[in-house]
Amino acid sequence: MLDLRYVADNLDAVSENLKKRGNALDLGEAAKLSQERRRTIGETEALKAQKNTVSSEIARLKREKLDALSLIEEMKAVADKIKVLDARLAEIEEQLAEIMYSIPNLLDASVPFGKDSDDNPEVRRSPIAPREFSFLPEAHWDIGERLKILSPSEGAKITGARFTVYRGFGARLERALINFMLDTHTQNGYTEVFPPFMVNRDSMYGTGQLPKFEEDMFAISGTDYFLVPTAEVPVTNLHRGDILNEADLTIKYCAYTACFRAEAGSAGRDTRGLIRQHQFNKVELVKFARPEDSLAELESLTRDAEGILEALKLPYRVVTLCSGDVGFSSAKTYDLEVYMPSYQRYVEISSCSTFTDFQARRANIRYRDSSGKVKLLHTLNGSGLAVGRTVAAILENYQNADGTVSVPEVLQKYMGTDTIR
RNA sequence: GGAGAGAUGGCAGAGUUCGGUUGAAUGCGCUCGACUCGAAAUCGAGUGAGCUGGGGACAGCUCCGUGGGUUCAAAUCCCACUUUCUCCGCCA
Repeated sequence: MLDLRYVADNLDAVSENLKKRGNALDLGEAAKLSQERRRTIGETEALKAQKNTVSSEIARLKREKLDALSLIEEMKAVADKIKVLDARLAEIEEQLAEIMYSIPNLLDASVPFGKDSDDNPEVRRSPIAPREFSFLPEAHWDIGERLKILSPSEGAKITGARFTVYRGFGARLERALINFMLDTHTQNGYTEVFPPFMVNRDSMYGTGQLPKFEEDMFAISGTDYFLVPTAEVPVTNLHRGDILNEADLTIKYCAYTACFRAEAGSAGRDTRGLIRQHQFNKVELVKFARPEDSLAELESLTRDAEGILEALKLPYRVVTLCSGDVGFSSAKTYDLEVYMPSYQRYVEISSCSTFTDFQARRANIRYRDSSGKVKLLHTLNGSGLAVGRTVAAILENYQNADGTVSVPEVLQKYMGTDTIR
């Protein structure tokens, strides 16, 4: 959520910035409501001040056993007026909230202009280039079925489409990656967190999944809980409502969770393999930073995520999301894309963003600076990494002519083998 | 799932019986100052957040788990919910 005051005072600059995302928004209504809100607050507060003064006068009269009846009668009318104005104010604030919740974050000045993912400029590439195969490489879904380590049909049988059962070394590889990633990140100063896989509505609002993206979420019927679409939600909300100490910033967390996404609107896309599942595993990095550190922290967070791909010796590249491709809550995003031979292109495996104070304002996450002032902080997060896609990338990039798959060196101790056959 | 007891400021903890001078006693913590060569102890002063108005000093409003209600007036009364603890039941 943006700062209402800032929006109302800088209508042109804000709509100019939002226009780069490709969706024109009319902020006039918000500005109008904001004015009406302030005016109504002024009116009610004057009445409330009067009521408070007279009420203590009534208290005094009562104590002195004097007659207060006429004042009480008078205040009845004032109380009624206040009730009406308060109801009107609640109405205004509800409308205002609806508008404010629907406005995306302002883009950082460094975000390049562009229409969609085709316009995302490349920042850098891994030292390792995509491999030249001396044989016809298989897609990971074919490798998975042939080696009997991935079973989409069993997933479909016990649950449905876009669910996969991992078996044997497939299951072991998934687990090895989770452990390897967490081990690496904790060594880099991230505190490991293992949160619930379900969160309440307030948490979903806090990080911006609600109210706009409810149809992408799985809700638990009979409760007001949602399955987490990413660990970002529970981990960021760890500090919802908190005032943190500046000395404790930057706070760095890493967390493994399963992630659940309805993938509404993705029918027909990536139907084979592990790329787009309703349930997948992910290790997430989350930071709480001072505003002045946020861009630098985004760089280091991106590097930390890249470290996993580097250690796994996978070919990848980093792109900056252009203005038309940046997510709703983000001010700036780097995507890490791993080369996927089956797609013959780079495929997103991590998304690293700074949300500036957008989530912090919604979730009310603040810190006290050295002068004692309370300020909103900045939240950041990035995948480090999406585990299922990493399995897919390893299977495809490490496949051998004889049909086996080599195990990346750093994973061998976790796997207990150097080859999946 | 059943019964009972709680939820108050950074923490501990009064106040809730009998609604009014309580944004909230007291203690601890923290900040600044005094004392000291320095520190501890001691003494003094200060120490929540948000919103509205104002250039500012400041003034007003709101907040005692959350949301409603009663009342001129609610931390205090009523209702619902959430959550913590204790006991019972059930259970990996």
